[in-house]
Amino acid sequence: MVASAKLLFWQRGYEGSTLGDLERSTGLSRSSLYQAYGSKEGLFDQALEEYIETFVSPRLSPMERPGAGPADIRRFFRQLGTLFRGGSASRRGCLWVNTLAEFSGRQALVNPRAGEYEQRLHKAFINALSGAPAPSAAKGARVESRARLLVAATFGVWLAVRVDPREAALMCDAVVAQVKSWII
Amino acid sequence: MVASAKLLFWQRGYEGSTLGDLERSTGLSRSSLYQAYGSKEGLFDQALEEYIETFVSPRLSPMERPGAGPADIRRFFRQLGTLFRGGSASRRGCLWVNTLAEFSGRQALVNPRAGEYEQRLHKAFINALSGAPAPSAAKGARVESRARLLVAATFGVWLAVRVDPREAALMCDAVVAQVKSWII
DNA sequence: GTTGTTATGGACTACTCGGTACAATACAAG
DNA sequence: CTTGTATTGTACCGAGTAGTCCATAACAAC
Repeated sequence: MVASAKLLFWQRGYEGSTLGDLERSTGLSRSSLYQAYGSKEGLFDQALEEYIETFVSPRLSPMERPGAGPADIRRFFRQLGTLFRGGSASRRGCLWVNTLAEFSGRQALVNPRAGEYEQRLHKAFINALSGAPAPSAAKGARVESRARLLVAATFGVWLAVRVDPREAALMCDAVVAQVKSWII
Repeated sequence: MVASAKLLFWQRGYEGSTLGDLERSTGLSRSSLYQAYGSKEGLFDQALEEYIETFVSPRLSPMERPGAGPADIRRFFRQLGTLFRGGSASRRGCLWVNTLAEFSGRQALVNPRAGEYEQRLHKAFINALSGAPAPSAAKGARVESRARLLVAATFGVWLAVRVDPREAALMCDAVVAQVKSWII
């Protein structure tokens, strides 16, 4: 049920998904939806949570492991690249990034969770970057800087894929090349 | 008139700006707006055009000049950084990027112009990157790759600024540092 | 079968949206 | 002042929105 709603929110956005659509997509009637989730926003929260659990976390966790290294970052972006190249499903982008873009200007809903994604990405990249040669104290600033560049690139890639998936895939390649050049 | 509408679209988005808001912000009545611009979409087009002319082009043109170099890229991102650090106006982000995010999933309106921004950025970065040491033919691929990374970073930075301007400013610093490292 | 409880469908409310129609206005020309 | 022509304010329209209400339906326990 929540998975179908997730799909709908994913490709049409929050405001773009009407209750009629949600009824149709989930198969539940309006009263059932309100009985189960309280509001459209409540359903969206559940859908976003499910999305993070099933789509985001599996891709991020390799970089969040204790022994992670730059190879995991390269794998992350290579994975995104192949995702973008295969199928038109990638035009939906990333539900979390889409949500960020849809609501960041306005109030509530995601604002508490808005910065969460940014922070999680940042920490993951830092973890995977410092695992590489030796996390020297002086190089800490450089790691932070590179992590921020990667966060920006991730955001940008997820935005670009909704405009032109092929170009976004090339962007992923570019990130991979850059990360590779950091190692040597 | 169109400038006030631009401001409104900029901070509230297209769907978030109602005709009532537009009347209030421009001072014109509904009939006058429809007399002058034909539709809400027509007004938006004009506003976006004005935005590109007054906000985007001045920042991009140094990198689009024939003699442009990586220093212009650093200046570009340093300029964004200081913009993000000063004032809360930066929370609006970039009207063009916002528009991209708002409509990329759906039909019409910007789809013809959607990829335009991406291409313009890409070309500008390529121009400024190849001007640096010597545009060797073999290094052309590397220039393309780096330009794509910069496009992704630009998108990401403009998205991030709407969530957390301070963090976005640090991202700009990170891009500047990376570009600087390419020179040496 | 008869209850008590929960889930469900569908009509309905109150509201907002972009867009239009039209009458009143402002204003120029003579 | 009297026309003819734009321009404007306002009331209105139809469509679409999230959310509510209530009578029915399904189903459990006994």
